[in-house]
This record gives sequence, structure tokens and C-alpha cells, in this order.
Amino acid sequence: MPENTPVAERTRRAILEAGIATLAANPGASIAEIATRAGVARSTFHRYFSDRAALTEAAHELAIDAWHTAVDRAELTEGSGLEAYRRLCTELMDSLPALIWWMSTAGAEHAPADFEEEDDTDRKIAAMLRRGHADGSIDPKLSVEWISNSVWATLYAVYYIPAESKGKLGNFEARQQALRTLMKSAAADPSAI
Amino acid sequence: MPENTPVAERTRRAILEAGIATLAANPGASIAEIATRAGVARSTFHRYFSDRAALTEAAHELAIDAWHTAVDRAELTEGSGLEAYRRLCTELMDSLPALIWWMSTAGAEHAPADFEEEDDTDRKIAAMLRRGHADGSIDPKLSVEWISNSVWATLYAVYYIPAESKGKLGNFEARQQALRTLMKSAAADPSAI
DNA sequence: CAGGAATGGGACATATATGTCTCACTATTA
DNA sequence: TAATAGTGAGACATATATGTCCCATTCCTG
Repeated sequence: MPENTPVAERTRRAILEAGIATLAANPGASIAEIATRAGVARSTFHRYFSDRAALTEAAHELAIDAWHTAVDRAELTEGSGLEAYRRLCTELMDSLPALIWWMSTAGAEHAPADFEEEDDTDRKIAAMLRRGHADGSIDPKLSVEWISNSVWATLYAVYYIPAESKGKLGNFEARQQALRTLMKSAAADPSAI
Repeated sequence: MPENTPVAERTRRAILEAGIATLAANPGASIAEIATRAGVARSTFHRYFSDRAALTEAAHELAIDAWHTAVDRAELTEGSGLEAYRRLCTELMDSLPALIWWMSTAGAEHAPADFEEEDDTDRKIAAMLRRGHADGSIDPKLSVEWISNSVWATLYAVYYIPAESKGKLGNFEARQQALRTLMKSAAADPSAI
């Protein structure tokens, strides 16, 4: 029922984002926790998302969208492979919460409809990395498979480290050092980083 | 009751390891799942671990032990900082399952008794990294905080990537490339890796 | 072979999360 | 001012996970 009015839309977004943040920290969190974090009653939660499944589905769509948008904006076919890789990493770090949650649920679910698109996006990234191998900008000893997956590991670190190690490392420093880490490891000539 | 006989001890280990593996993959897994994975009935599980808490406590001790053992064996005070760092990473990769599960629960719980020891081990690592900064072997632009935390991110990648990307990347290749990744990013002069 | 150890299977009560529903209150808007 | 959208609080039935207990069966060992 609530769908059109601005206030309802804002409430929906608040619940959705609280859900993503909460589930990223604790995948087993109860709906009550999510509602509390969103600042609404549990009944209000169910008013917007009938199920727990309805929430995760919406979060899934949001994450897929962020994912495609980031890859598009990175313009993976431009410049050297390593340059494109840098742009990709930078873009991904701008949508951290949704992407982190998405990855943490990757093994469990796979909507059949997404498979084609997802494979297509994966192919773009693989092609970018192979180009990097070919043009000599990306370390030939690191496989496409490893690089494309280990990026996520570093994204996890960027997301969680500032939160856990209280005060010692800010968001900005974490992102800066993460990018340096990613570039140095992927580069064929890391001394140029 | 069951504690002494070899068969009971083996059963206990089987349940404990199944618990670690299962909870590493899915922290919200039910006890029934763990028992099934261990190949025992749920009642047998409760015969060895009264609680879910009893299991996690045992797993926690196992992980803490693996952690201290790995750090000890790395002999962090020997050689250059970077050499010690390589030994540490190698050792840690030998106890992956327990350490991975342990890290995934790090935020939630903290037994007060462990704090001193844990801080001590952390200090050894921090000292090793600072030595690496001082002797010029470790990249001065990467903070001790970042390096010591981001190691865990790469360990996650080593653990999960071979499992998820079926067949494309074996355990051996994953470990090799992970070590290369870690060394290149931490090194002050990565071209020597 | 006899006896105890180890286990599987299942019954049972309980706790917690979940989804649905109702009702009263508030704020916005016509 | 009157109507309506949005919300909070809570009751309720249900499902699932959990912990405990009991008994029959199997396996090992003396």
C-alpha cells in the first residue's frame, strides 16, 4: 500500500539501508534489530517489507545496481589494464555497504535471472584484466581469477577495519592505503606506484 | 562424561572441526547442520557440547592456540621485518579454518582473560612491522594498523576463493598468489619480490 | 561371551523469531 | 476543521531451534 508519497519512500529507504548495514555486520540479525536500527517499529517494517525475503530481495537489487553502475563508470575499456583496474577499485569503494552485504550472501542465493547480466559484467572485468596482462601493465604471475576475487577481500578490509579498530584508522586513510595495496599487488611494475 | 577414551576424543574433534567449518561458512547454522556435517546425531552433539556456547568456546580456544602457535613459529624477531612478515603469513595460512572462523566472530565476543595475551601477540606483530619500517624493508606509506589488519582480508580470500570458484583455482595456486600479493603490497621495494 | 562404552533416534517442554492483525495517536493536507 | 496517511504498541498463533531425557542398538574390549 505505501509506495508513492515522499515520506513513505524515505521510510522505505531508511529501513532498506538499515537492513543492509545490519545484515552486513550480522547476517543472522533479527528483524527487530533492523527495525530498531532504522528507528521504526517492527510492525512498520512489515508494512514495507512483508517478508525477510522481501527485504533481502530489495537489497539484492540495490547491490546489483550499484555493482553494474560502478563497473560502467569505471570505463573498463579505456587506457591500460592497470589504469582501468584503478578506476574500478575506486568506483567500488563508493558503494561499499551494499556491495559488502551482497558479497557476504553470494554463496547462498543466485537468482536465475541475474545470471546472464552478472556473467556479462564479470566478463568485462576479466577482459580488462587480460588486457592488462597483454599490455604488460598487470602482473602476469597473478591470475585473472585471483585478482578479480581478491579485490573483494580488500574491500572487506576497507569496510570493517575503520569500524573495528576504533579511532586508529579513519575511513579516508583506509581507502587510500587499500588503493595503494591493490595497485601495488596487481601492477607488473609496482615500483611505479 | 566422555573425555578419556580415544574414540570419544576423535568424535569430539570431528564435531569441533565440523562446527568450525560450518560456522565459518554460515555463522547462523543450526546445531543440526553441524551434527550432520560431523556425521553424528544431534543428541550426540549435545553429549559432547552442552551448549552452542560450549562449542564456540572450544573453537575459540583452538583458534587462539593456533594463532599463538603460528606467531611463535614465525620467529618475528629474526631477520628483516619483511622476512618476518613472510614467515608470519605462511604460518597463518597453515591454520586457515580455525583462524577464519575466529576472525569472523571477533567483533561479537571478547573473553576478558584473553585480552592480555592477545594484546601481547598483537604487540609482537606491531613491533615486527615497525622494525620493517625502520630497516626499510616495509612500505612506509602503509601503516602498521592497515597491514596487520589487511592480512586477514587476504586470508579470507585464500580460504573462500578456491571453494567458491569451482575448479578454476586450486588451493595451492591460491596460497601462492596470496603470498605474492601480500609480499608485493607490504614491501618497500616490491620489484624485488 | 559378557559388560560397558558410544551412539542413533525420537519424545518433550521451552525459548525465540516471525508474520498477521487491531487499535489508538500524530501530523499532514485538503 | 475534517479527513487521511503514517506510525507505534502490542496481542496472537505459528514455526523453528534448542536443550534435556530416555531407550534400543551397535561396537569394542576384557
